[in-house]
Amino acid sequence: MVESRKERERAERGRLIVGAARELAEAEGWDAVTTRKLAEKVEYSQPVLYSHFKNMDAIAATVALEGFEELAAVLREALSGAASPPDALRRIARTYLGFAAEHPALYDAMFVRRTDLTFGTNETPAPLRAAFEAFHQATEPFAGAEHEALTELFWSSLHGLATLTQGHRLRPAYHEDRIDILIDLITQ
Amino acid sequence: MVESRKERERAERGRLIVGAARELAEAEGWDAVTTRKLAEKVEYSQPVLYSHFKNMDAIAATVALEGFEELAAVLREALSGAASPPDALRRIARTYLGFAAEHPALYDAMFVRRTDLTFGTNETPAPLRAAFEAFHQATEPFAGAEHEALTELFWSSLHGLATLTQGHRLRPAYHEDRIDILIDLITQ
DNA sequence: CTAGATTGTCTAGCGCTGCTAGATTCGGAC
DNA sequence: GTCCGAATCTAGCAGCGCTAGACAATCTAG
Repeated sequence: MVESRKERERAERGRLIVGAARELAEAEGWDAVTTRKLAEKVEYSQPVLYSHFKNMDAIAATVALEGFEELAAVLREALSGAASPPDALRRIARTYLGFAAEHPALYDAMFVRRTDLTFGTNETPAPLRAAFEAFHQATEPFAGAEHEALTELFWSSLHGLATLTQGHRLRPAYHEDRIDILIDLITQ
Repeated sequence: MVESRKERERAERGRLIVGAARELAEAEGWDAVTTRKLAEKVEYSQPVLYSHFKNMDAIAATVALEGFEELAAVLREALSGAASPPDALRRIARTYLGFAAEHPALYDAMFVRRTDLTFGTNETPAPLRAAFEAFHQATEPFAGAEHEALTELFWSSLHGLATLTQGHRLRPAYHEDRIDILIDLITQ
């Protein structure tokens, strides 16, 4: 079964490329992630990248997908340790903002850079739906008829906080207060 | 006074460049705004752009500044026509989201693209402070001690809604609901 | 063990980008 | 009309995403 060995090595190299892209993006931002640097980092020539991915955007999309999986995991964990519905909401908020702050480039790939990943439809990737599901679960005790809309609003608020914080457009001194107020508003 | 005429013509050409950049960005997105297309549009060679602006980012920053002025104006107008504090809040929200939806590229330059414009400090440009002041005023009746934090949270929420909507990451069907819930939460 | 086919990889290059040095043309002063 | 300085252009650099075609390594068949 020579084919399966080749297959494995090929898949391994694919992961190597995605890992290199993520590392480079996290270290120097997505602008610094070029096909030439990436090729050098994995010690192959540029065309090899295109035998694994359609183009540069597809590489970033794969990094994003990896991010969705990790986000879904930490959100699930945050939920599982919650003592009460308000605590769950607070944990989700802190975990989400923590994730965005710790992996700014990854967050960029997931939610800011233009991608062709679809949201809120049937074709939405499973990890992304799983992450949304955590939000959905956390808001449930505080939602009336408009549960879906509240979930999207909660997520949007956190996304706004995450991106504006990342762009140094909010005063760091009020960081905790902003979270507290958001939670208080939803939990009454 | 030949000099003053030259000065005027020069300033006029500067505005021409900024206008062309904005037009092109709004029509085809910022990726399509290149020095060559811009030069062709204003019927001068590329180096002329650099006698007006340090680089491409400076042009986008000037477009953004123009946007802040317009945003501040429409927000002030929204406030002036409000019948009650909750109505003021609702008008601000609708106006802000309307502005973002109508001028997506402009909004991008103002709040999404990396710029060296400073936020929330003394060096923050006046139009930007004016826009924030409208938010500040609208939230005032509903704020306790943490008025500043609530203002930033309200803005962040709208920013999150604006960007995620633009990226087709929220379900259009819930658009109105999301706004209603946000206003209800803040106004109790 | 060799010959031929297939697969994998690389070199080289296209058209684009932001930006700039140096040549050239233009406008006003004498 | 001549000169000079300022305004403007031509031409080019290095780097970008992406790809065609050359080449090398590997597997298969005899």
